[in-house]
Amino acid sequence: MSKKPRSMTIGALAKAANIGVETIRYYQRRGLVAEPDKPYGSIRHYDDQALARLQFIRTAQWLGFSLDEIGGLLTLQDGTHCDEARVLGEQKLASVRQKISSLQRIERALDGLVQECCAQRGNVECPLITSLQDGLENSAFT
Amino acid sequence: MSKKPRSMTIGALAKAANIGVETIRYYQRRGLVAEPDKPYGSIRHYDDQALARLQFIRTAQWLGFSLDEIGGLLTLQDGTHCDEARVLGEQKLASVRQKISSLQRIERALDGLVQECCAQRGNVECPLITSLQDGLENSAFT
DNA sequence: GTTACTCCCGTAGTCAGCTACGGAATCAAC
DNA sequence: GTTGATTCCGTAGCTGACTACGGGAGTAAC
Repeated sequence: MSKKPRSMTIGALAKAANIGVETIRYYQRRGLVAEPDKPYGSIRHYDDQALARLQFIRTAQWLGFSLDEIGGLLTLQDGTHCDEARVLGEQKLASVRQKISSLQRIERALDGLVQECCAQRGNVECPLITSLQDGLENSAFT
Repeated sequence: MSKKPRSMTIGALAKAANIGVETIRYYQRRGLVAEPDKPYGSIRHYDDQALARLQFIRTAQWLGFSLDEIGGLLTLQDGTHCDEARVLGEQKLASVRQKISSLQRIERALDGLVQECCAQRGNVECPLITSLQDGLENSAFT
């Protein structure tokens, strides 16, 4: 089930992904999404996989990955380059785990802030910054 | 204990935070870090709090927050604006929790990739994209 | 078969976030 | 008290990620 490979024009794809057409073309130029063959004097058509890719890109961007890094993640999942994939994958995994734990610190700090905010004002030393100033020394991530 | 408010020049601060001097000045212009008073015909000096702020900014940036958003987080922690702070804080909290869960999906996917990578090649449908294509519809976050 | 939209493709402009430059003032070492 | 590095401040340039423009070709609706 769930096999309904509908075919879209780039405009429909853009609407579905809530992205501008120009942005999709830009991603194609960057090699992040494939440009399907043009049916000989006609127009290109895209499927749900392309849509999924776009959504992945947007989310990954929102999570702080650059387009280059996202490209790395995508070639990872493309199956080829097996040997490098494992190494790169492990690096990314470490980076992702760091991000998670940093975000969890922020989460706790924000939660504390929201709870106590108005309760005890004048408390100048806030947990937000404190939660991230040490133990991170954000090392070189790829 | 841990009260050693050492005083640094902007150069020392930059080195301590592993940031360029120009970048710090840029953050000052943006209002993200304060510009301490200049001791009358002399040079500005910075303390550990400034350093903490810079580290917070860098980490938050790495986590995908824009400088504007970071400014929002920082005014949150500054204690004033209590009423708006709670609302803004709750919004940020929701956004942070979304990020955490998205990253956890990526983490699981990457972990799977690294485990199985070479084991079963030819498996075209990879978990990475699949893990993020649905259930996110990344709504309007501030 | 004409009108109105959409696609294609290349090039140019925009915005955020730095990064570099230049010239005067300040400081640190000798 | 001179030399060499830093600070200060304004302004200009750069990179990543879009976003807009323009003109010709394809397509859909009437």
